[in-house]
Amino acid sequence: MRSEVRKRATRQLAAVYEALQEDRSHPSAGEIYRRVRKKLPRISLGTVYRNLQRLVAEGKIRMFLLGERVARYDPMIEEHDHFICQRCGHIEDVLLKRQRQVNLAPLLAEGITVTALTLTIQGLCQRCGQKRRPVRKTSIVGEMS
Amino acid sequence: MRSEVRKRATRQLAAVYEALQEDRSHPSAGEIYRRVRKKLPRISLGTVYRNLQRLVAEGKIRMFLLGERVARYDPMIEEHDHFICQRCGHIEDVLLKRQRQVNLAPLLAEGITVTALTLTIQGLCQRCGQKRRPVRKTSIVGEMS
DNA sequence: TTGCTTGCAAATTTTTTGCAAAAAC
DNA sequence: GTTTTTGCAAAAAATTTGCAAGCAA
Repeated sequence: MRSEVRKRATRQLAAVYEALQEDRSHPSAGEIYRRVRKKLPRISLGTVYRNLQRLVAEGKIRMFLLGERVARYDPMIEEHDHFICQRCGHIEDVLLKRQRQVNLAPLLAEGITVTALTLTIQGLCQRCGQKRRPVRKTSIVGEMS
Repeated sequence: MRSEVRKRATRQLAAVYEALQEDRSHPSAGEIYRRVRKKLPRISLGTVYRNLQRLVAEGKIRMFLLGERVARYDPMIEEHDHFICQRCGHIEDVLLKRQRQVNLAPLLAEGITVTALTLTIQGLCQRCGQKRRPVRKTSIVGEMS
């Protein structure tokens, strides 16, 4: 059982990490690949995937899945949630953390260890909402889900 | 301007829907396929996918993605959230509805229409919490808090 | 009859993996 | 020098799609 695997710092790993630091648009692996290739034209997509996995495992970046089948990545900035427009697919960071109050007592009582909470908000962004019907601004607050 | 498309009731659609009503284990499309095939041996996987999409679009079932890249489905029972164990992948329904209060005012002020909120809780189930080495190669969670 | 839906298979899309060569340490 | 990481290509895994034939209305 090898417990000490020495990780090595490579320029590919650094490039993937840096690309994400500069990009708050929740890129997918393919988008990161395209971006990194500008600096390292010979990097392969497989390497991008391997480095993304490693960074996630090391807790340096965040991976999440929404309604699509592609994984998206975030730099490890402050904790935040995601809004996704179900019409145009636009994803936006949402900062509701301080307003969020979740009582985890029932889970903890079951012996569950909680490491992360992710709130995903689905709906229509302003632009898409106007193409349909008038936006109801009342009555949704605080009651859903 | 295309007139209304008349949806037809088929036994394949019904079988997919019914399979999900009897199954609270968050099955994937492949699992539903295997299950439905016991009743309709000639149903194809493509048909299962098409009917699942239709049911989601009609709001009759729910689709969600967690740490894997396979989509999972739920019957449209009462609103609930999901806990996923990052070690063994076990998914469990969580009912925290009444205890939760989310202030959506900031979003509504932006003109966003909210249609659904989904809370995903990641961590370790009781059994896995007592062990050590992670089993899953990739998890959505890094080292948060 | 009309035209939505199915079965089948092939095609897509996204991610993973095997392996020899290159790079880190 | 030894061990990890890379690039490349092929393989997997999951989902989607084209089309002729099959059914529901």
